[in-house]
Amino acid sequence: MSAAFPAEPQMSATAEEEAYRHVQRALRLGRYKPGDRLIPEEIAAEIGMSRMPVREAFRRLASDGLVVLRPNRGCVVAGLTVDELYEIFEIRSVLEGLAVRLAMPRTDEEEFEDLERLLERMERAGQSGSSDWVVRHQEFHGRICALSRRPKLIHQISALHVVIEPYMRIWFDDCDKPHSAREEHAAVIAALRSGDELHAEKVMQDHILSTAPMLAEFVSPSR
Amino acid sequence: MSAAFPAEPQMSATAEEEAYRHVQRALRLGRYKPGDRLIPEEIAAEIGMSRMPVREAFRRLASDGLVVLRPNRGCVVAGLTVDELYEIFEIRSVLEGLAVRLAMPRTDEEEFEDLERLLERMERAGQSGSSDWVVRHQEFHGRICALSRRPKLIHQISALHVVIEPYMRIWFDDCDKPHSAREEHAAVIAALRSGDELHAEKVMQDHILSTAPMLAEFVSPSR
DNA sequence: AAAAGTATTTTTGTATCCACGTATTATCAA
DNA sequence: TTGATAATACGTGGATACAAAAATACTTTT
Repeated sequence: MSAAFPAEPQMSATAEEEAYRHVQRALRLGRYKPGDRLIPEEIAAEIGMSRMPVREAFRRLASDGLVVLRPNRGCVVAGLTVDELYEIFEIRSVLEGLAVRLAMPRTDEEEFEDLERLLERMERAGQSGSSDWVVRHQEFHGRICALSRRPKLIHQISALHVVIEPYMRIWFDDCDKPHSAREEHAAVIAALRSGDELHAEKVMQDHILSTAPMLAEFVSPSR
Repeated sequence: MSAAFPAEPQMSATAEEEAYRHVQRALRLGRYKPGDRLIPEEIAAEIGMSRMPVREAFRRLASDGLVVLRPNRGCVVAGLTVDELYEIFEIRSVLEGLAVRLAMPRTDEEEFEDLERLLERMERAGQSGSSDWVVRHQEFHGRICALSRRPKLIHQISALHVVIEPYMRIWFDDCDKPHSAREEHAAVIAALRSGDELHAEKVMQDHILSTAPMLAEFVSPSR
């Protein structure tokens, strides 16, 4: 459904799980802005539960880097500085580089065509101006990661995508460069097709690092 | 003090923080074995607090991959399969590879000597049979990571070291190969000295990947 | 002995209460 | 008017008691 990365099995809803998903979704969609305070009672009331599971969810969200939890000062939405954004893209580059490298032996012609279909859907979403583009884009990267068959790797990359999703959304809204993106992603598929693992790794790394500066333009250098 | 990685500022002790550190430390030292159940009330009694902060700490520990939290079935200590161990070393290899690459421009002769002193202390600890060796080893890797000046990268690598620490300990206890390790780490310093970023990255990757199979021998193929 | 139903224990979540730290506002002096 | 200080309101962190749901253990019956 909403998750581009199929990392979490997402069955059986404990209250804490529900709170975690609820707030994470709101954060991904940019409903809360960096610096906003999250009051446990308010959120608990929104979903109809008590404060405790919400506070437990806060711990996980803090662990994910989505919020900051300061003693006696509550829970505030985390914002990324330009430096932090670059850092995340550096980490993504090596992690997703590893993912393609590991994905290659497991990838056949059928998969290539699947990826190309995903790319088309991504471009269509981009042309229609739908912010679905961000979800499709995540789906593309998520698909390749999934091919690596490395659960922990997939999980880590997924977590990073969640953190940058709000910034991807404002980036997409303010500027539409979906077709330059299209070329880059097509290059990734081509590299995968080439059968050269190290080359594919390099292409993925370059692709990810090249998008960082564009995204950084839309993040204010303050805070 | 105990943390080889200087990631967490570790001031101001909220109850949850205390519980988190307490259990994490116990897990790192291998006081609990994989599969052991952690009962919130027992741990709460140990440190003299109520169950609530302990449960919150569990969420973070689960997020770190140290415990598994299954709905209605409580908290059990996570164990690593051989596959998972290999996966963590794959991730470490690219992450710490990135770290050395980024560390290089910031590293001067003084640092090289610091690292060599660390290496000596590591070897001395290894020869005396002290399991301090594991801590020193973490310190060595942690120092290089710190030189990268990337907080999130340092944090992620640190988290992985915490997960594998219990296995490093049993590995060290059962077999003493501290001097083959010495050579490898000296090679890392030499690569750093060379000034060739990509070469240093590769050396670090190879070093980490080479230790995985040795460690894996000491992990029983069952969970 | 196997199956079904019952009881007990454990986990999970709720509700309520209090102490303490933080932030805001109000008051007062320069 | 401005700046410093005191009073106050608020939210967080934590404790405790309680209720409900699920899992496990234990009967009892056939």
